[in-house]
Amino acid sequence: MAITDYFVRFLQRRDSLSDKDLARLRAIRTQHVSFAPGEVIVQADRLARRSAMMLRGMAARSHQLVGRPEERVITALHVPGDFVDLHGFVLAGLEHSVVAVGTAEVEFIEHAELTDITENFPHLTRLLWMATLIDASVHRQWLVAAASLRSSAHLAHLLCEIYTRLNAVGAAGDLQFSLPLLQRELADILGYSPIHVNRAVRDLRDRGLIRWSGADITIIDWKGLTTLARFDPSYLDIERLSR
Amino acid sequence: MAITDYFVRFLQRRDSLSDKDLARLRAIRTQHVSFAPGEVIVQADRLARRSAMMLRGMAARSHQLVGRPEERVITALHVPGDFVDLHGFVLAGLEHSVVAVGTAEVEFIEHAELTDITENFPHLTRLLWMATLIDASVHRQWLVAAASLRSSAHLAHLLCEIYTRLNAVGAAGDLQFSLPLLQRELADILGYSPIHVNRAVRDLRDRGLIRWSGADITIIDWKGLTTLARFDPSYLDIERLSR
DNA sequence: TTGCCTGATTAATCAATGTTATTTGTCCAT
DNA sequence: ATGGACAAATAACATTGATTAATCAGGCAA
Repeated sequence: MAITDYFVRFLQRRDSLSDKDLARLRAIRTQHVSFAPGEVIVQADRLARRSAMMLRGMAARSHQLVGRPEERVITALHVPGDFVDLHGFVLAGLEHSVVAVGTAEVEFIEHAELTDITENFPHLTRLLWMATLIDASVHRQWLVAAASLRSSAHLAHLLCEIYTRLNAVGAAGDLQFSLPLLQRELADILGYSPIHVNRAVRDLRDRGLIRWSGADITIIDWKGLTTLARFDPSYLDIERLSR
Repeated sequence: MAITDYFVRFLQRRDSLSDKDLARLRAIRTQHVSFAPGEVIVQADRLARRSAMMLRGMAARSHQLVGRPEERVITALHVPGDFVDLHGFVLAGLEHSVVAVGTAEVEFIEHAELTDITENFPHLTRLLWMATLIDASVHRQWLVAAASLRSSAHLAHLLCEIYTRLNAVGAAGDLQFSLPLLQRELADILGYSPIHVNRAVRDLRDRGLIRWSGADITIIDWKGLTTLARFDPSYLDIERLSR
C-alpha cells in the first residue's frame, strides 16, 4: 500500500512540495497492520528496520519505570498522519515502547526507503526532520503544562491539544471527538493518580466545559476550555521557512 | 573561528565520521559571542539566520507563560558541545527563547552552512538530525521524571543528568561540578515553588548525598543519588546505527 | 437471570506542595 | 564599618494531590 494522505497534507500545510518530492513520497511502499487495544506496535530497546505511521486510532509512547514494572509514564500521543517512531530511523532503537490506544491501524515504512530519501531528496529529508521536531515541540509544551497547570487545567490542556490535532486531519467532529483512553491511562500521561484524574474530569463537567461519556467527548465551551488551559495552539502549527 | 571539538566528539562517540564528513565539519565558520548571565541568546518567535552551539557555560530554553509574563518554565538546559537551537534551522522560528545561565560563550553557525550540508552530505545530515532527537529524548525523560518523581528525587535526577552530561564533555571534575542556577531557576525547571526547591536541596544534603555551596556541587554518594533518582543514563547515550 | 469483572465515582484521611512572611548570610557600594 | 540588595533558609498555614476503601454502573459469560 501507499503512504497515507494525512502525512502528505501534514507536510503541505507547512511547506511546498515539488512534483519530484511528491512523486517520491507517493512511491513509498507501506505495510498495513492492525493492532488491538494495548498491543505493542514498536518494542523498546529493539533495533527497528521500519517505522510506523498512524492511519486510524491512536498510539502512545509508553515508558516503563526502572524498578517499578507495574508503573509507566506516557510521554506522547499520536493521531492519524503522525509518524510515531520516525526517530527510530535516525537513532539506534527507542528507549520506550509504542502501544495502541484503542484499536489502531498503522502503515509500516521500511528504513531502506527512508535511507534512499535522505540520500537523494534533501528537501524531503528536511521535512521529515521537521516532523520529528514538531514532536519535540509538543514534548516541550507538555513540560510547560506539567510545570504550570494543575489537575483540571492540565487535563483541559491535553483535551484542547488532542482535539486540535484530530481536527487538523479531519478525524474529529464539530467540537466532539473520541478519546479511547481509560482514566488510568490519562493518569499515566498527566502524572496524577487515577482518582485525581476523576476529580479533574468531574471539575470540567461541573464547570460546564465538556460532556464526557465513555470514549466520546463533546466540548460545550471551547472558549472556556482554552482559557482555563491557557491553550495556545501555535506550538502545533509550526511552519518551515519556505526558501 | 571553527566549530567546537566538543561537538565533533559528541558525534564521534555515536557514529563513525568519514574523512570527507569530518573535513566538511571542520570547514564550518563560526562566530564567537559571549553573553552575560540571563542575557537572551536566541529570541523567541523571530526568524533566525544562524544557530548557536554552546562553547562554555550553560544555556536554558525559557518559555514565557501566556497571560502571566512574570512566570516562565525552563524546558531544557544545554552544556558545552550542545547545539542549543539547531531545530531553529529546520523550523521557522522557535516558540521559546534561549537565555544564558551564568556567563556563557557560544559559536554561531550560519544557516547557509547547514543548508549546504543538508544538500551535499546526507550522512552528516542524519547526524545533525540525531543531535536534535537526543534533545527530544531528554525532553521525554524530563516528562517521565516530572510524572514519577517528587521533590528531592526529582531534583536528584536533574543533578545526575547534568553531571553526566558535563562529565561526558570533560566540563566536570571528579564528582563535582558548577551549576550556575538560582533556586528560583531550578523551580522554573522542576515546576516547584522556590521554597520547595529549597526543601529538596536540604533533603539531599541531610541524606548525605551532596554538598552544595553557591554554584559548586559535590556529589558525596553517587550510588545513593542515582538510586534515589532512579537515574538510568541510557537516554543520553543513544547511538546511531552504523551502517 | 445471575454472578463476576472492570472501570468510574465518591468519601475520608494523610502526605506533598504552595503561599506568605520572616530571618539569616553574603556581597557590594558608599 | 555601615547599609542595602539579593539569595538562601526557615516557619506557619493553606491548598493540592495520593492513598485506601467502598460503592455504583455496565458488559459479558455461564
